[in-house]
Amino acid sequence: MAEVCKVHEEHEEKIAKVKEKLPNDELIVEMANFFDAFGDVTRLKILLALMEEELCTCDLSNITGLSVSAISHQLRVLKDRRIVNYRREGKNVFYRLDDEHIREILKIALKHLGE
Amino acid sequence: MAEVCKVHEEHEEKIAKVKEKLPNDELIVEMANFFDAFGDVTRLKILLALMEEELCTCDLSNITGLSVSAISHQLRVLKDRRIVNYRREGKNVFYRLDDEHIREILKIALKHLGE
DNA sequence: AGAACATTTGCACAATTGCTCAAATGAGAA
DNA sequence: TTCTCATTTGAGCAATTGTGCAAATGTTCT
Repeated sequence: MAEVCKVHEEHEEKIAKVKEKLPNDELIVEMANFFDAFGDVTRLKILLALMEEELCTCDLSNITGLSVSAISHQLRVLKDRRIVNYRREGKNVFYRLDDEHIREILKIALKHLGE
Repeated sequence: MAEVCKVHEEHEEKIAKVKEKLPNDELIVEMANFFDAFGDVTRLKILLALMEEELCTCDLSNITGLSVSAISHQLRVLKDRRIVNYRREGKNVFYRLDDEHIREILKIALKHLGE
């Protein structure tokens, strides 16, 4: 790691205050995993597509132009992180966004980047 | 890549509709980079700390327990992606969240993960 | 039972990422 | 100018990640 810079003494109070308000490490890790799920082009494409409607693995492969396998791998990540939900219907598995927060976050980002 | 599954014919209309509504690739890449910035523990810690107040590189090194260099590398990522802003004051460089969307997104995620 | 098709999973590998270290740059004080 | 301290930058390296391939699993139909 590294040595502490000299301003540390001056900023000591401020630093202590911020440290205290910071969420605990476990929550931060969980939160990073949450965002990380949106931070890959393939997964994001999947999520944007699911904003429109429920879709199966094969549909998503079609839409993204990636192999079914690649999509399935990424769907697993999204499933594990509770960002998408799914239901089986016969041979197909249909995926959808897990809850309204997901849609909300996607919308804010779209607005932020000035769609 | 891969072959198309047989449902394609049945779902053709649906797929075309979703494809049409999807943002263009450039925007999707930009958006993925945006989210990716939040998707790393170090960068997320930086952002959560900056929710409280403006802080310099050295403060952030202190708060996160990481080397000044590591923090600086990550600040560059956040700067490049327009997620933080900065101003120089003497020897120090103070960073702050770039705009209200950033704070809003962090708040929704905190709420979503049930803080 | 078997065949057909959608999906998932494990493995392997290329590409990317985050960190440390050391050197460079910026800025104020002497 | 030189000294000192905060910050940035580039190189190198270990660790992680995303994908395709091939095999396995799940489900329906005959």
